Amino acid sequence: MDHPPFAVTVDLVVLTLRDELCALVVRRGIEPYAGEWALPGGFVRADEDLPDAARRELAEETGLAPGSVHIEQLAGYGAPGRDPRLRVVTIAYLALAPDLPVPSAGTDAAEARWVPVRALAAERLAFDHDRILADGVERARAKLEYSPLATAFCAPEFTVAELRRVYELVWDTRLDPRNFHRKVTGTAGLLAPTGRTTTRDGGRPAQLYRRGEAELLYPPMLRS
Amino acid sequence: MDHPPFAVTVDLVVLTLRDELCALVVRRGIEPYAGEWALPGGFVRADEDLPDAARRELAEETGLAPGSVHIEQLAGYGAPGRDPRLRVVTIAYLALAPDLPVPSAGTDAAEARWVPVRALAAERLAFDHDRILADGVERARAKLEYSPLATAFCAPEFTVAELRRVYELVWDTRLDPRNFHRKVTGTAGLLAPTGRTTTRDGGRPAQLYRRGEAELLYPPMLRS
DNA sequence: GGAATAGTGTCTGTCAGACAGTATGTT
DNA sequence: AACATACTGTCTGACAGACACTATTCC
Repeated sequence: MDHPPFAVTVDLVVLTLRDELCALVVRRGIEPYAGEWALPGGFVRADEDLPDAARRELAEETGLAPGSVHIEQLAGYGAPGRDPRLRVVTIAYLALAPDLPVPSAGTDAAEARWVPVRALAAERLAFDHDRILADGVERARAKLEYSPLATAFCAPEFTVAELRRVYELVWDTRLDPRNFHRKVTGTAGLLAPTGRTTTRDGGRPAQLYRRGEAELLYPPMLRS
Repeated sequence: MDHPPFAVTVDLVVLTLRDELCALVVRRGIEPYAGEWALPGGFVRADEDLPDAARRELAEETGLAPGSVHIEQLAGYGAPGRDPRLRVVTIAYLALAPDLPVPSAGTDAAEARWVPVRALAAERLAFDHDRILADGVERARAKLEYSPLATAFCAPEFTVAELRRVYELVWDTRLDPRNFHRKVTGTAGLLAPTGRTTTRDGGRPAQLYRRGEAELLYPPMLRS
């Protein structure tokens, strides 16, 4: 049996926190689906590994330095007919970033904007990107529970309140500030104290932390 | 920019419990890596969706009816040079099955065997299949905590002790039978009683259960 | 009866949820 | 001073880990 030819792309679910959880979408400049909204992404080059392609596309579409952004593979999608031109398999990546500037349009994207994921059901994206976006949001929500992923939405140095705001916005819930404080400061390896404080949230100065070395949260955060 | 041609394969991490946690490997019958051990898998056909290709390959390599096997996507792998012939992206799938008969060799596999994952470090698999296998085992171990995945290793009807044995073998740990019993019977939606009993494990007859409708375990099982 | 496994009850320590109270900034 | 936010302490209920005890089968 021979092997049919495929094209391979990477697509990006880029999430950030503005006043709520938002995802980056771009208006397509070329066919197919020209003029419609889609996830950023593009073809993998002949000599390029998949994570490299994802980071390259991210840089092209957002102008973001790769170092400051958490990026991880989400899943592969390859239904026949998902691209009308030819057989395309896409590897979707999930990227999480602190509040970003208004996105700059990339080369093959005429326009870009942040769409609140709350309005996700009302969005119609090109290809099967609705599904990919939904999978990415669900992944992010789930991983907040058992990993330090929430710190990826924060600046390098952050307060406990800022971290709590991440959980509240991503989960669309309210958490008790005092119990949250006790929990995260008591979880070994989650937070690394800097010794500095800030009053940028108002009120009494808060400790500034960096993310610790823990990769897994035991016990996990509870969505309540 | 144009899109370079790729081949797309699916590869399978098939896990089962024999006396310990085992993975299916096949001896390759064709180049490259002819004669070496690899994960079962093959090219995705021109008109085939990825999950269909995975189920087809699983049936071809194990002769298993697709209904009785849990299968889920693991990840995509596409480093340049991972196949010396041409640029290949593979979508790996994780399949979990109850104790299977000795595998029957498929069409393009000269031989097949179960390898205990405990001996994983000593195994040299073709391509990047060591890495894929390790990722699959880690996924299975992690998902036992917060999903009813352990039931996928059991026959359709099983006892609490059989379910406990799954956890003990996959996690390579010992669990207290009494606390385990209290925990799983108290988790809503995990077990559906059949009303029947069995003495196949010896001793007092045990209730037989089917898996319940729960997709997520709250609270999760703890690896202790 | 003895051995083996199934299942229940009880105690104890830990931790999450609730919330009172104190500390330290800004205005 | 009033206010806002940071942080600590305390109570309570739920649950995990430990393990004694009872139940029901096979030999």
